[in-house]
Amino acid sequence: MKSPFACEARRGYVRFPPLFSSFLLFDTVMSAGIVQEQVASAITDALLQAQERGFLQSTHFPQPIVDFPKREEWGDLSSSVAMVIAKQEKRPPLEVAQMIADQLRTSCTFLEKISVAPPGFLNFSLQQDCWFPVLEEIERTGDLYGHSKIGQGQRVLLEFVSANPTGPLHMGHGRGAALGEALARLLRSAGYEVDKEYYINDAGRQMKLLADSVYARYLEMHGREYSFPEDGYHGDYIKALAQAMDRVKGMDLLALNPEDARRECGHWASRELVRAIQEDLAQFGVEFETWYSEASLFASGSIQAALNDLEQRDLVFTQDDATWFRSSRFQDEKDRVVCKQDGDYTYLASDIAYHFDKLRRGYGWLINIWGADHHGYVPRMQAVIKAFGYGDDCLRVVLVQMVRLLRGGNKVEMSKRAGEFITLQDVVDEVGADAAKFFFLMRRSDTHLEFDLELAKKQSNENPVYYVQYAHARLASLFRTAHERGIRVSPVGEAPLSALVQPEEIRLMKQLSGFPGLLEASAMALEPHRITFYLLELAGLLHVFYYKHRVLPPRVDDVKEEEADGPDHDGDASELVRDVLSRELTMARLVLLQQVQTVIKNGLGLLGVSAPERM
RNA sequence: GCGCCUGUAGCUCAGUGGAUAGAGCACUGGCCUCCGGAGCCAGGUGCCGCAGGUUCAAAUCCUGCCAGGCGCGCCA
Repeated sequence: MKSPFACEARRGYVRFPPLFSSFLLFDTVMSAGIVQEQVASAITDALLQAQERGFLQSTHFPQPIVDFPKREEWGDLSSSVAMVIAKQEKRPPLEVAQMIADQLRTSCTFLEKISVAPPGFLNFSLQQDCWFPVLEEIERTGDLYGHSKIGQGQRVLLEFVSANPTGPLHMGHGRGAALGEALARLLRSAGYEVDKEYYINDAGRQMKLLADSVYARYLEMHGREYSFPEDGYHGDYIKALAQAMDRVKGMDLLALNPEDARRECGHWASRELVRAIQEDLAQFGVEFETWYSEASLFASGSIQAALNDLEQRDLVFTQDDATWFRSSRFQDEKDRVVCKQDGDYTYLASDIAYHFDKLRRGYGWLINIWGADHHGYVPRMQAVIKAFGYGDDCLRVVLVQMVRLLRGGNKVEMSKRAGEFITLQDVVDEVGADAAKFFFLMRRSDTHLEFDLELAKKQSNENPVYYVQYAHARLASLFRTAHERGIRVSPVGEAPLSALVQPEEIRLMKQLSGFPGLLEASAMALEPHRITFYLLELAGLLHVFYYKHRVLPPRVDDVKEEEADGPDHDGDASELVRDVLSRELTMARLVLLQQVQTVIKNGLGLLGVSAPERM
């Protein structure tokens, strides 16, 4: 197989000529697949040559952006570079584009057609074999196709879910969990070293309420007088906890004084609930490296230590019998209390100590995933980071909006007060972890999400999860059949790829080539939902291809039947199978589809969704 | 009152400086002798909430307004 840049592809990322690399490397986050990079590199060469010949005045050029054009008839790839540099050249964009096109025509051989379109686009048609290195790249890198090193091994602490251990996880937590898991995988794929952490809010008022609630139920069980706390937790799980406690402790608690008994109940309940949360998350396919206890911050004196640190720099002061953090020095709208008049710390005090600890553990980048109702808290937290001497880009807070649960288009009413709500576990039981995750990741995190249980369960093409998973299973089935018939899938390098000329085949290769760029962009934007959209597109392209073209030759029996039927029976159905299915074509298509399957699998893997061999 | 988020096709949502703004669903009608029909094809919709501004270029950036959601605690 011959290809204009097969050898670069084998080395991995295309290198720029050393001569030019010095100015190409700043302000660039090199993205995109090898084909886009190749074209970008050719444009850069052309710009420099044009400059040498006096056609361009500029001494510095931006990294040319090479994209897929919105319409296929405009070409395979396009660039807006002429419009970008038109200003510094003080010439009309069309003229600059024309000049670059002329230069490229003389210097670049693999661009089949270069055209210029208003207001200044450069459009390129590539020789079909330009896409073949993509297939080699996928085969060579396998599970790692699309991964990059832009993170340069930087350590990231990704904190998410972090629900109070006062009850089971609900849908909102599920969305956060799916997002966090996907982000961790995505950032790892981009070369970051990510740790996932769950911050257990096992201190403070909520825990006290939990303890009181369980204790009240315990007393109730034993027919004692009890007072259920105002704002206490009413769910049935509280009674279940009291009963479980009773099974272990029996009447023991009745002998204790109420204060100790309450404390005992609180410890017991929070431990049990944390364990239940861990189980729910494990079943959902979300695991954490660390479970960090808020209470441990109190026990170790970390809170006082962190506040002392700030106080030494006059960032903490006392007023009206309370202790304050000078967050207004760091663009927060006012100062905030960290220690109340009654001597208790506020939750901000714990968060100060917690985030101080995160930074001291050597993480260069902190990401917190929070419910959107906490957005007012963000400036305060940024102030904390800045107070410890770090830049505000050091902490990124991703806000997750609410989930509206539907069943067949009708809203599912939930009342937390009455203890009637659908938990994450309920949803996972009903629709499965894969569907739940995929649905959570189908929308940008800062928009409301409608989650229809009926749709998520449906085994039809209306259900996006199945649409993508089916594509993978369908290919798996194809390879099984090929194997049964003794048809081997050859390595890419040995396949007759030049047989791939159909538009549906080229489209697949183009889509595959865009995967690395997609991953980098999604990672930098912290937006895994882009991957779901990409996968839906890729699956769609596959299904179209698969409907229109055959891969394996008909069985011998079928051929005989066809011959028996005579040549004139094929009317309109013939266009579906009219390719002359040579041995080469079968081989080439198998190789192509193998890479499609790899990318679907990789993409689903980043979402934490399985890629089934059978469905 | 102040702040943040959202406003794009009937519905749910992509698109966040580039060309004629897209997809799925819903609706209608087609397509299985054949590698998985859990699939495919064909039909048409938009003052991109409104009004200004910046730009060669705005759904995208800035300002103001309107609507919805959420915050604004010595609660978490």
